[in-house]
Amino acid sequence: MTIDIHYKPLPRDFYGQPTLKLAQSLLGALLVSMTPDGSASGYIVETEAYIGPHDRAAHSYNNRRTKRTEMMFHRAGKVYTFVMHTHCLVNVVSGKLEQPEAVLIRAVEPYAGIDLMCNRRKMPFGKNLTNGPGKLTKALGITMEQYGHDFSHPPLFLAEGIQPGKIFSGPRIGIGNSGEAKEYPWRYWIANNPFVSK
DNA sequence: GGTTCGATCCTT
DNA sequence: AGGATCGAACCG
Repeated sequence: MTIDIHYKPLPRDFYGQPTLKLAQSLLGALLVSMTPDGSASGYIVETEAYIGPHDRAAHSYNNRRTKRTEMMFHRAGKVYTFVMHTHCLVNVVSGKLEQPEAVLIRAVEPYAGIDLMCNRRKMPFGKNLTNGPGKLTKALGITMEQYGHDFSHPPLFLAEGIQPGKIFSGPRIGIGNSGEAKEYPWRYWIANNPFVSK
């Protein structure tokens, strides 16, 4: 498996940023997925930070360490995938070792391999192709097989992308029963980008 | 081994 | 606004 010449994988120390900063730095980065069916990629346009153990909305709240959350305790840059309502969602592990933090990738803007993405999603090109965390994983062919992989190299990696322009932030989505954490403005998105989920 | 519940998506 | 749908977590 080789890396296309124009992809510049992000350096390892990129992932060492504090989680809230990483969630913003990820905006504009290129998420690249290579599978036997082909390669596809998209610019990240929306993220959410989860900072266990004090974040009630995080799977790792109260240092909950299970088969599912185990990867959140590993080193920054690892792939944390989990299944939600039949959809696979993908996170970038962040924070220091043994500190269970991660950034959820909520939406991307398709860049390459668009035909492949349309085939996987069984729909024509449009914002609905990748404007949600479960949609983009299906479009890019990301599954639980990537759990524990490292974003620094193929077949699933992050590469230098575009400058995001203006960044907005606000409360996270779909975390109703998490008390005060519900209002933390830990969701970030590129202003006016049509592929943002809401 | 049964029960509960989503970091969602899609269609009214 | 509501149903689909299924694995993980939790409780026993």
